[in-house]
Amino acid sequence: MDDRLKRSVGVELSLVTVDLVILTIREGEVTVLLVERGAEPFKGRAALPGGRVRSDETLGEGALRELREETDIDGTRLHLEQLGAYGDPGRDPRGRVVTIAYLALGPDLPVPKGGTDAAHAYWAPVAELLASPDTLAFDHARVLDDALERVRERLEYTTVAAAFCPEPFTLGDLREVYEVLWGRSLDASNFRRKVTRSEGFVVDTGEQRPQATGRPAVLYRRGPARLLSPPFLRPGTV
Amino acid sequence: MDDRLKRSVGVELSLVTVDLVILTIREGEVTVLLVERGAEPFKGRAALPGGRVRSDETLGEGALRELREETDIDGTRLHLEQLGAYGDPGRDPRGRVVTIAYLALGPDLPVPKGGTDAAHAYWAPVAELLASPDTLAFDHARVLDDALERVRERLEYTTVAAAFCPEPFTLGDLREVYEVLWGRSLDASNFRRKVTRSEGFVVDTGEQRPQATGRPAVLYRRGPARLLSPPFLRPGTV
DNA sequence: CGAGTTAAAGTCAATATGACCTTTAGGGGG
DNA sequence: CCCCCTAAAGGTCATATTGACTTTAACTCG
Repeated sequence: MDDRLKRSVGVELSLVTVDLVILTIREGEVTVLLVERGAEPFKGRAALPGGRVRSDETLGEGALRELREETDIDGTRLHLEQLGAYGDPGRDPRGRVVTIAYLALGPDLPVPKGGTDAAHAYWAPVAELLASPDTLAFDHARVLDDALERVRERLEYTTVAAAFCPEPFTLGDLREVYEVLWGRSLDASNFRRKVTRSEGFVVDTGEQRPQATGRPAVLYRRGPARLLSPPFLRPGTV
Repeated sequence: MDDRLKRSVGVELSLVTVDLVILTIREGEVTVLLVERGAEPFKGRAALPGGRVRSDETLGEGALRELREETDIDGTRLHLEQLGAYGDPGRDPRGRVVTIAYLALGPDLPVPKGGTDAAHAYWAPVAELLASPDTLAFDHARVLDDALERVRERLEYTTVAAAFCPEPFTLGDLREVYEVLWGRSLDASNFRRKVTRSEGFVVDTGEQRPQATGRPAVLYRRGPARLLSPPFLRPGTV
């Protein structure tokens, strides 16, 4: 840091971190990647992966670096967006720490392992975490809650649901993303109509995937469209 | 700041500020409240009002405090929401400074004046600022750009447009908010239908306001609804 | 082959939208 | 006082979208 900065502001400095809410869907549940904290405060507790931002990187770069270091995930293939800043005094017992939360969405990823920092990373179902918020360190339960609501909204207005599906995927796979995140079942026929008539949402590969039972499903890839217009509103919001 | 924090993190500390994008509509133009910077860096340049976050306040409280100190505006009656964090290295020549930008929306407010910090605050049309982005200090042109896009989107999905209108207001007043921010004219009749049939968007006061010319307009107040469902999509987005 | 299952496709009424037209209620000028 | 202008308010209609529902297709298993 520039010396002038330190002189000019005295003690009014803060620790700035990035935290990641990495969501995926596993076995019909929304799951988030957590790490077991190896240091105080909250040593041994579950927390969102994250860490200090370095002075020579952007916030987004810091998020990608922490993603790699703490979870051994290559974030370039994930959907990554800034969720917001959390800086309530008292959210960290060490003093003022402002964290910039990032939201990362991806298909069911290999559970990270190995001798790195990522050794203590694991997937946890969000439903249980939100039911007992004190499980998580800091204000991470609130961050997770905000992230979940953000994702649910994103499904309405964007095509980001496809980011949860390994390609190629069926429309049933895609529908499950909506159903799991919105917590309600959707009419398969209307869902199909909506998705296939939204230009650029999905692209037909021409291939099929045999199902365990029933008619084979056509396989799709993600299309170029990122916005969904008109949006696909959650039933019951009205 | 806690001594432990200072020891534990060494020099990896940042200055954290809040900046405010305060938007209103004046004479058919979107305008933003700017201040002339009184100190380096960018001394004398136009900038968004803002300043350091204190260690004993939340980010939102800091935003409200800066609003009061720098512009003498009582923010409790404004719509205030967090826009996002900006922390690119190099955005401040002093070193790493992370700013949390807040978006504030309100009716045409009295131009702040007097002997306070607010003496150098003034309204500026955003169109010109975005046309020559170097007018603004730091990365404030980008923040302003993001804020404007956020507002345009908010108009689609929320009832926040009413926050721009001093109460009571006419549907013509409200329509002007949309027209100015979206940069296009709307069909008055369809607009009326959409707003009046959206439950809780506006409430009829029973009063009327004579127009300069034409039939008097019914006066409304803001209703309790905050979300607009179904949304009011910008024409041409499709 | 027939039952069971899921994908895919079609039907239809209700709702929302965009474009456009008509009526209403004022003001100002002649 | 009457006519014209203006903007608000209200109505019409074709089209698009949605939700609920039915029908057909394609496969597996027994």
